[in-house]
Order: sequence, then C-alpha cells, then structure tokens
Amino acid sequence: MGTSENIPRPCVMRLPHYYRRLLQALQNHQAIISSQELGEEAGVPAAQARRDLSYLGEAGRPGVGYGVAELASRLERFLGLGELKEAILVGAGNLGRALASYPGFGRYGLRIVALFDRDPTKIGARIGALEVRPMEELGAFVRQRKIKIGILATPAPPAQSIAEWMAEAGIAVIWNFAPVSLELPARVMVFNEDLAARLATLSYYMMQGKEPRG
Amino acid sequence: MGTSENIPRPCVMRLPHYYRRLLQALQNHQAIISSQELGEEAGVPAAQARRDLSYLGEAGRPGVGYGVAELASRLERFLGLGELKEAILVGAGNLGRALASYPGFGRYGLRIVALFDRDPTKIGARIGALEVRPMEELGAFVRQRKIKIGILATPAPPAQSIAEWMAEAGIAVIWNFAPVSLELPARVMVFNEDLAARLATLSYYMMQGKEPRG
DNA sequence: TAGATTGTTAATCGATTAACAATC
DNA sequence: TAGATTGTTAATCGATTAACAATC
Repeated sequence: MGTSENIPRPCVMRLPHYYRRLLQALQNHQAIISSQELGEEAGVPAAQARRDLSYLGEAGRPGVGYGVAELASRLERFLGLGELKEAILVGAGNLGRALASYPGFGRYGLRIVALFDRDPTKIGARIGALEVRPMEELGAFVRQRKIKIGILATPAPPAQSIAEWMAEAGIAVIWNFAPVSLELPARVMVFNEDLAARLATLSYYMMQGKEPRG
Repeated sequence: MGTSENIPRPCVMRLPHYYRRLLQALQNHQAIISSQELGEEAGVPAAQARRDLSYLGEAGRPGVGYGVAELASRLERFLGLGELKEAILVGAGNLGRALASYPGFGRYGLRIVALFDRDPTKIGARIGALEVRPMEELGAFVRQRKIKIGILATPAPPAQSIAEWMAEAGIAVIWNFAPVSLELPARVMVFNEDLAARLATLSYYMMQGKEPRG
C-alpha cells in the first residue's frame, strides 16, 4: 500500500504505460479495463500488470476489473503528475527547441519556465512563449523562483560545468540529454537520456535480428 | 564467447556506456583501463563490468586491465557500430529536425538519408543536407534504397498509419519517438523512446527523493 | 617475488510468472 | 449459480555480487 514500500524500478517504468492506456480508455468512454488490456500496452502478462498495480493498494475489483477513471487518478497521484513541476532548460539548439515545445509535457505537470543559452546570437530569440536568456542569469533565476528541475540539452563539452552551476543554484534534479556522465554531489538526482547509447543497443538487436522488449 | 550467447538486456544497455568511456580514454591517450573505471561510467561495481565484458570473449589481461583501443574496437564490432545503417526519418517538426541534425549518430554508423512529412508547407524545406519530401514518396524510396530503419518523429495521431506504411515498404526496425504503442507484424522491431513516460518516472523518483540508477 | 587485476564460480538477491482462493 | 477477474502466495527464473584462483 502506497509510497513507502520499495517498488521495483522496472515496475516504476511500466506505470506510465498503464497510465497512457488509461488516458486512451478515458477518451473512448471505456469505464472498466482489465489487467490483460493494461499488460498489453506495457508488453507484459496480465499477472505482471496486476502485481504492478497492487503497489497502489487495492485498486481493482475482483471479477470486474479496474475502474478507468479511478485508476487513472490514482496513478496520477502516485507518480506525482498532478504536482506542478517548474523547470528550466539550457540549450536552445534543435533539441532544446524540440523539448521546449514538446506537447506532452504539460499533461504530466511539467512547465518549462525559462530557456538559457551561452550563444550571444541566440539570446532574445523567442521559442514558443519563452525568450532565450543568457547563461549568466541562470543562477539568480533559479534561486529566485526556487526551481528544482534543470533540463540539459547542450552539446557534451559545456554540460558538466553548466550542471555544476545548476547544482550550486539549488537544482535538485537534472534531466540530462547531453552525452556525458555528470559528476555531481550525491544530493542531485540525474536522469540520463542518451540517444547515442539507445542507438547502440538498437544496432545490437538489429544485427541479432532479435526483438528486445521495447 | 561472442554473439551467439544470450546476453542480459541490462548488460546490452550498459555496453554503450563502457564504449563512451573508452572513446574518452582514447582521446586522453590512455592505453589501459580497469573494470573499476568502466564500471563507474555505467554506475555499476567492477565485478559487473567484468562480467558484462566477458560476453565479448576474453578481452582483458589479468593483473593489467583492458587495452583501450582493442576493447573499443571489439565493442564496435559487437554492437555493430561499424556497419553503415541507413535510415529514413518521418516528421519534420522540432523533434525531427533535432534528430536529423543530432551530431552523435554518425559515429555510431547511423545515416539519415531522407526526411518525410505530411505537411505540404514543409515539403522542400532543407534541414542540414536533407530536403523534406512528401509522404507519398516514402514507399518507393524505401523499396528502391532497401532502407531497413525508420525513425518516427511525428505526433501521436498519424504514427500508427505511418508505421504501417513503413512496415509494408520493408522497414524492419522502427525507432519510435511518438507517444503511442504501435501495433505491427512481429517481424518489425520497435524501439520506443517515450519522453512523457520518462518524465513520469522522473516525477515519481523526484517525489520520493530517492535516486534511481540513471 | 609482491602487487594488481582479470575471468568465472557459487551464493545472493530481486523480479517475473503460474496458480488459485477470494470476490464480484 | 456460473463465469470472470482480482490480489497474492509460492515457485521459477534471471541478474547481481562476492570471492578467489589464475594470470600478468
């Protein structure tokens, strides 16, 4: 029951898939959904889906299934999707612009409130509703607005030092799209998104001709 | 020894991290590297790194370590990074443009050779060396050039039907950045890259204040 | 030789799955 | 009641880690 237990990481990574299936069911005015259907979305057997969902407490009704609306809102609470999460984004290149205007984030509670770049020629440019600011303003901005999340979408070379500035300014979580492993104080959580590494595993499985899980 | 054994998926996902550390070592003219150093890059103990690397055959020397250049080229072969992998990309939005010009892919053998979009106003636009082509040309292009990899960077709604066109034209591997789970014949491998799902797990661990592995 | 580090065995740990009583 | 589906137990499976002989 609930947040205090130790939840397997693979399970945490599947929960968002169940949630996505639930959103789809909501759109279709489907009121009840089975562990079978949820499992399919995540590519796991029904038993696995039930086990995963049991971490939220008893969320379904035996003989019936799961109430779509109820389970969706439980998952939202469980994953913290309802909380407003303000973030800054550094790097106004192609990837940074893609992230700044990614349509799905709002629904999950993420709001990118400022955009920074080192390159003087990019300062002042507008990306969606945001204006690119100079890196020098990062520290003050983060402190003043008490921002906890930093998204790092720069090339590899400047990433480490920018991450350090973020950490000093009080950023607690860094979502890192730069292909480097950051060395930071343990209190800073780092989530790496390494496209080149993903490509390498894709390459491996493609050669093997064998399907991984996705 | 080698490709025929069954390699744990977590291991396959760590190999690219060792590889990245090796590239760095090469740049620094470091000739020998230990399992300890490699493990640090991937966030695992030295024993794990050794076990992982043992899937490539005996790659190190007891009492000494691993030869940086040799291990790097072994990993390249093992992961198939040396093979030229031609891909098409569909979706010329922000994310598509970011991917089309992502600097790291070339090093890993990926070459994006064409870019497609549905939107007539985008056709003909240049993105790097590529020109955006109309969706109607996708099938013929893929067949003619025998392209095996399709990168899907569209919004959710059109993704399923585009994926089907890809599959029909002979695409064997789809790297899917659209937030949908694709229903395709089993022969098509799908690698999902779901930023919203990643954000949801980030949200969860942030609330918990506990560090996952990265 | 002494010190270092690999490759691998065996033990541990953790996640998945099958099966079924409980429930609707 | 008969049929369906959950939540959970116990068994299985697979990955990680500790430890150490073999090697340099």
